[in-house]
Amino acid sequence: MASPRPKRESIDFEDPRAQEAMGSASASYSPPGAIFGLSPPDSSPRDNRKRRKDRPSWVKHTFTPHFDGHLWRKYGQKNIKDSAFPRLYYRCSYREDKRCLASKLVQQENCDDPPLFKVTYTYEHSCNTAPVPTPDVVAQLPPPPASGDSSLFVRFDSTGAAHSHSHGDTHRAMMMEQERQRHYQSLPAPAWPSMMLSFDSSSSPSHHHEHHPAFLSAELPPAASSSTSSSLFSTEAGLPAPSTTTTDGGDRFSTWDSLRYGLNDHVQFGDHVYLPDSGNAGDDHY
DNA sequence: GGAATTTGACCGTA
DNA sequence: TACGGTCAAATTCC
Repeated sequence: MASPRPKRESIDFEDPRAQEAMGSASASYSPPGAIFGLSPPDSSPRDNRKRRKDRPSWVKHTFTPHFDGHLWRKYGQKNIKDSAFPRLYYRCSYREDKRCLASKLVQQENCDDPPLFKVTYTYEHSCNTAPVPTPDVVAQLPPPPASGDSSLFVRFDSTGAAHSHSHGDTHRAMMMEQERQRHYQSLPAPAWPSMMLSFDSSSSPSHHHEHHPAFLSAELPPAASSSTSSSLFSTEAGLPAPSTTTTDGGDRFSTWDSLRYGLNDHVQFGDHVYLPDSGNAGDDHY
């Protein structure tokens, strides 16, 4: 059993589509000196891995790290030095199907109830499978802002119940998550005042705003700032691009959870820290 | 049986 | 050289 592993199959990370997907967005918020240009295909899979420093990433804090509207597959878990909690590694389920480079690291940060998680996203989704809401959530992005107005439109169904048609453990995890969230709902909203992102009533037709604390994960990847990227990446705030389709009918787990409970005290793109209520999300600050 | 997760090893980065 | 990210075989789940 101690025989050395065979050399791994090479995964073509240098697919032009992936490069295109990264394209302007990654460059727009790259740290100084970073180059996101993809290197030529390499002989070793590991060589294909971009230097960690150079990889586009952004951070968010949330209580529901598993529900951001995308389908993730866990590929690793690691205990981190000086951390009481293991770090979980996920990548997009469409990684191989659509050469999607998106991945995320989830790390619990405390033992609070609910516990807070730090989620580090790396690369945008190039799979073109934007977060797909269930019929319970209807969300849409307005047309690309012509005058800098980047208001979002989110409408909740009257029930707010999460649609459960996902498969496997995702479904189970979702049910558990819902269980937890029922608990959260009983908590007073001001429990995390600095983490609340309220919809502006003028920009949201949601009459449920007053019934459900308008917790919104402002998980906006840098590309969301691009007016041309709506079809590529609608927004990880759980807002799907209207025209985006999924390979299996889009019956993913509901983004409702992350919309409602994906609390976010800030979103950090590299050195840039975004405050959800500052109204700058979606602007071209990168 | 297929898909997802777990887990230990490998290896790049700092 | 320690740490952290990823791989992939083994295991588990459905």
